[in-house]
Amino acid sequence: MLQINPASAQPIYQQIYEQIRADILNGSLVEGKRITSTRALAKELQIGRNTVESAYAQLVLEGYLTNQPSSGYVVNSLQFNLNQRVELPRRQQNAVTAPDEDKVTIRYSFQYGSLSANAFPDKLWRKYTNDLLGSTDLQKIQSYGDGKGDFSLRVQLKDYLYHSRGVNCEADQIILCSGTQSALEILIQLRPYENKQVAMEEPCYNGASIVFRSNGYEILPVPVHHDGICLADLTSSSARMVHITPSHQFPTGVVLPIHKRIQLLNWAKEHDAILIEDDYDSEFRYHGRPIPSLQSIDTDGRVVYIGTFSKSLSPGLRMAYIILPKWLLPKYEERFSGYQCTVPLMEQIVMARLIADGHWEKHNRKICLAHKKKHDILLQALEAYMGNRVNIHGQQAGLHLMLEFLEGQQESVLIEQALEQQVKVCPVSPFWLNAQNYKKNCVILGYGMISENDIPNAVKLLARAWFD
Amino acid sequence: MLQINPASAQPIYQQIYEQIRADILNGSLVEGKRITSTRALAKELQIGRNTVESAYAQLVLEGYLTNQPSSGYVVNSLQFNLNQRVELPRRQQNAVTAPDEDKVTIRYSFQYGSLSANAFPDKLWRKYTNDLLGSTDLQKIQSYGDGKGDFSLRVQLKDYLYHSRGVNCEADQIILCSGTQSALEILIQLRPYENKQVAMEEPCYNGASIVFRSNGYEILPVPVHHDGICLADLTSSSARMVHITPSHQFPTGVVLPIHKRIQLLNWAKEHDAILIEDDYDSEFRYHGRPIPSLQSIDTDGRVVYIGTFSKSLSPGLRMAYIILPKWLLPKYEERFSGYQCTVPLMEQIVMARLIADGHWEKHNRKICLAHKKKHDILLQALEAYMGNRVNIHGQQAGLHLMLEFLEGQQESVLIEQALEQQVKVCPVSPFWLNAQNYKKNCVILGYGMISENDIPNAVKLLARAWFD
DNA sequence: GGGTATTTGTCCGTATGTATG
DNA sequence: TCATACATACGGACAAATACC
Repeated sequence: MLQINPASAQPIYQQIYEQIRADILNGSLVEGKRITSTRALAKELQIGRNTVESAYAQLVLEGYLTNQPSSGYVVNSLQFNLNQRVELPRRQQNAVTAPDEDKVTIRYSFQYGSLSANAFPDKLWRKYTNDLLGSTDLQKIQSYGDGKGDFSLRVQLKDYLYHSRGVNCEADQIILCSGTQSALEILIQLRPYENKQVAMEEPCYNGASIVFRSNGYEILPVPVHHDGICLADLTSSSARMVHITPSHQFPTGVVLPIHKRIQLLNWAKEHDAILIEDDYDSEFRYHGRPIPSLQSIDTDGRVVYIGTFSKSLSPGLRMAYIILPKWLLPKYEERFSGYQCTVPLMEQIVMARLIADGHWEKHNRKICLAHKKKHDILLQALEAYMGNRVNIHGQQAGLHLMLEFLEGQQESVLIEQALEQQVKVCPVSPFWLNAQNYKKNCVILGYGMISENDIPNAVKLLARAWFD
Repeated sequence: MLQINPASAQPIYQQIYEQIRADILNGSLVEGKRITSTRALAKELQIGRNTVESAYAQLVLEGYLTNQPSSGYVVNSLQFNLNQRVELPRRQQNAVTAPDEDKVTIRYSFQYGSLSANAFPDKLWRKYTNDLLGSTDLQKIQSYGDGKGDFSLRVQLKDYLYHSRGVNCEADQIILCSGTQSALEILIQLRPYENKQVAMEEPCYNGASIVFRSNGYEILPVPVHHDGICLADLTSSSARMVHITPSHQFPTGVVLPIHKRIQLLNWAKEHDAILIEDDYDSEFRYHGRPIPSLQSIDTDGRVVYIGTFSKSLSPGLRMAYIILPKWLLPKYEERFSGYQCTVPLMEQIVMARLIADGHWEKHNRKICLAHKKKHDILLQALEAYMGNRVNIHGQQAGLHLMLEFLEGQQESVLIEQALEQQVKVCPVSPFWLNAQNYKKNCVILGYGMISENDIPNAVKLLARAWFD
């Protein structure tokens, strides 16, 4: 930041000269960067334009700057070459690159959580954004909105969730937030119970467990069996809060059967407990009708429902929601009244209109179909190339499969071997709360990012990597 | 008796699924009962066996049936008679309307915090959004990015803040977040000190005080004099954390002079205290030279700097940043590693490019000029119509003025009288930590939303409302 | 794509204070 | 004391490049 002192004995233009020169020498002003125009700087510093000009002139004279009439002063290369014609870049090309990551080249990526670019409805999003920006509704985004999120979006969500997931709630109970982690943060901040304990599935999504752990919670791992979370272990624990993924357990893919859901709700009712239902990938079911959510069969307000737009739109969107039972609303008001919603209003309104116009459901169907195709192809390829060497978990839903290696191969080795064939697969270790519970003989194949056509080749490479 | 309709739009297996499910739920099929075999039912209904099988599979998946190879499907125990309907009802058409607000019609609004629609660079934003959505960079937003925010944006911000506010930091110290409230939440979560006390200016921005109060902090009010926060009162308090708005105190508009800044930093150094510098409207200065930020003259890492894009872009954008001193970074990692950034990646990238191409500074200059015009007109009108009846505070910067009524008129009456003339002005009461410190003889006129041309008429109406 | 408004460096003249002779 | 030269600072007019519509 340039600072001048008009009272100083040193002339103003020299003060400017020295500061800019120093910034160039220490690298704050990099080569090619356009510096503030004489007029703008003069106004900012409340001095005459020519004062700035003489400072700049001196810098040009000494080779620190290059001047181009009507288009500004630009920082020169320091090891300047006199006979080289100084071409001006139309726009300053700032080298904006992330810190070096010694990346291995990857041909096929089974990264979980990422999506392929064509999964995003870019045309639609563009259209709706453009419409909003061009219309008089632009005014809507120019003020602070409702703390829980745009009302129209919450109404749309309520309707959508009611008929797609059976979720029963008022718009009032829905709070928009920037991702499922934020959703959990909100819930934790409400401090529903004195004791800081939470039961979680073992294994479970680490993005969720991190939030509880970072908030000083003791996490009680409850094993996941072939039919979901072990109720006996759960009920014998002292937890009064459980985080579960009933529709499609992460990462095993198990679906919680209806009788266990009911038992779970009964237990919650008797113990005044809270069931946190994380319905993170409810949009993706490839067989049969969706199973009604826990929330939809809860009659006692024991369920906190969490959903997200990340999985079928974009992980970068940062839009999710939490639905609180009514008895928690006063606690919410107490803790968060006066807080502004963290989701950009523009995106909320765009989203509300997409849903209202039916595009959301249409998009979901389309994207679900596309992923089902990938799912089927992947499954077929896996069966063909490694059918008798692995168990495949988590079929019929979601965006990933989990492979269990019958011969006990170790995860770290498997990942390494895959990388040697330039294929990325994901470890399961991060999802285990207690490392000892895991035999380390599984990997995850996320198929959100990879293209349909690449799958057979990728699986072939994997088979070569692991079984040759 | 099962009945199917092959002509129906609904798949046959779903029809079967639903009827059996309904029979189980309403008790027609009791626990333990063996149901018709797939072969038998297929023959009965004149359909393929696989169709029946997929219906049964779905029922097994959801726990209604148990399948035992070579011995048939058996109805499961539900432990519970669901006499409630679990059926998913059809979508209901909800009218999308906000909850009733008995709104008075308003002709001119001096609402603080809102902006007029033309303050938003819609064309530019649209162009950059479209470019991003159309390009191959779309892939970038399809995965979870850096937890602190997009790296390129943080680099751009670092450079911008260095030369516009003198802020000295690495990109590493910058964390993007969804507004200044989120910024404070992050800081609070780091628990820099054991004692939960914070000193705040009296009066101060309530959006900030709410966050501290909601987190159980004791707030120590420190009076604001004509030259800013009272240092004697501050240093005699037990606080080790202070929230301040040095550039343009909210809401009084006082600028903290340089010697007090240095004293403040010295005090912080001696007491290991943290100064939270909220530079919320640094872009708006209409007179005089910009004063360097506290952060820029801090040599001991005592300053936490908070900035936002809300004031000169859009309040609905939800983009702000907090700059932590280096010694707090380990605490940040400890608390937030594994957390995802809450700001949508798309907007982060758009913003980064806007800054890189110089549009951000240009926009700021333009918007600053536009607001200066409004500021001057408003000031002139106020002088003309009520010059001798009010003191005008907070000139020369920001997006609002504060009027102090010399004859002691009461805020609530003033607001009411203004509303009768269909003009909205804002109270100052919410910004006082302790109501007794406030004589209730002030109102705030925010001029972010009102148009230049409307100002004289609006002021005329106000004069009529208050002094006729 | 072509016309218009804005931004920008450039050049000009001027004012003021100070040192020189 | 006066005239001159010089350094410094300021603002208006102009043309070209750029942005905007």
